[in-house]
Amino acid sequence: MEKRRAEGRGRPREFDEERVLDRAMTVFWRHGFEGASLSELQRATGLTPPSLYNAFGSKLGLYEACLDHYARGVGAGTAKVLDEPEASRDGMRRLLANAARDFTEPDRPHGCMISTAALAVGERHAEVGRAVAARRARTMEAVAAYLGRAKDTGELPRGADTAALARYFGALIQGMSVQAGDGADRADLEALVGVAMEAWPRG
Amino acid sequence: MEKRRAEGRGRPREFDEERVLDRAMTVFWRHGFEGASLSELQRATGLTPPSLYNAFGSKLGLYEACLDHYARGVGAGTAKVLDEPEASRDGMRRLLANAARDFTEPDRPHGCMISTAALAVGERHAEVGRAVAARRARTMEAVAAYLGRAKDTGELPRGADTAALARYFGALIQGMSVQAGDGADRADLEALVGVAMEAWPRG
DNA sequence: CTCATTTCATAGTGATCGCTACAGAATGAA
DNA sequence: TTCATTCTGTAGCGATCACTATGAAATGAG
Repeated sequence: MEKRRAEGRGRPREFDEERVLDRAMTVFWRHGFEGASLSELQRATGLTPPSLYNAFGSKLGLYEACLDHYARGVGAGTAKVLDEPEASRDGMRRLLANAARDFTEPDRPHGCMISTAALAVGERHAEVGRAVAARRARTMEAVAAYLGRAKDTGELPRGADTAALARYFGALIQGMSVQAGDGADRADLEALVGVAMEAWPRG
Repeated sequence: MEKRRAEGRGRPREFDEERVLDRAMTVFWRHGFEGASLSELQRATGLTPPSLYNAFGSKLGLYEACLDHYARGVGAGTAKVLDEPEASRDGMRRLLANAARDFTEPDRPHGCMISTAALAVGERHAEVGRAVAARRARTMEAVAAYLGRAKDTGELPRGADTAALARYFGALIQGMSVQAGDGADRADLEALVGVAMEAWPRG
């Protein structure tokens, strides 16, 4: 899919791709795919349209590059916890507590860029909705796998419904993203997490 | 705010306002404010632009009329439960079970039209985001009041943090809306609710 | 009847949308 | 040097956006 470009040939780029992704990501994060106009992305990145299109192909291409950039950066903490071989109730609590912190960080948009993105888009942008939904599905699979490991080690009782639990924690994170966008602060979300963890099945 | 029109004078309307609101609501529900174009709203309602603008003033005016229409129709069950004077754990379970059903009803968009609407909109539509956020805030206040009554009658222990619980249940409903939009069916959401209710504080 | 009022359909408006043609500038290869 | 390649900025493409000017049609008031 990606344009293959010969090594070092031709005029070199004058912009730092990471910096551009950072700026564009923030615009998409705050305003969504449809709400972010090319002219605003131009202003934020400092790039002219031909540079943007040469580098990323289309608005959707830039958006997906930003989603990857987000997953590698902001979302790295979540992936790290979910990849831990030792799954536990405490690990899940840490996952949620991290979300409470990350979703309310100052000087950047509140909430999650993926959890609550593109939930309703125009017909001509259906592909955008599918792209982020697929990413949410992957995360929920990781949560389910994590909970499966927790069952293996006895952190969850034998009869625990890990699919239902995964959906529960997935929904919680998505709801926390909405709450953060609506003004909840870190303490609010941490209190919410305190309530939520009480649903963890007892032996 | 609303245009005052003399009783019965002038040429009578040729459309049924409720029917128009129903069609327009479905379009906004599925595609969001920005994703719903006027031309699509025209097609769905059968109205020409001047009729739409004469009746509702603007795209935002139509959107807000649709939000009210949604609250009066689909959302009436939620309001009914929250208005019950007798607040209980079982009532809250019914509220969530209703959401599990309503969010996955066939032949209409999945999820909630308000819970997860306009979370990220363009700068020029900031007012839209504020409008739906205000509605979410009102619902969460109603949940908090409900939980307060539950505390009064002993359904919740004296020390229960009703603000945190309200945020918890609010976030849950919003997360359920995301899950429904991403393909969860009624049984999936009911299983989720089963997990979630375990967080209800024990005496 | 005449007149004011309101709604109707036709046919657009200017603005912005995402995107691109073009030509010049800057590099490596031969 | 000469050429192919890649990136740059200028300028503008067609399409769609939300919205409206205009005037005819349909009513009630007087």
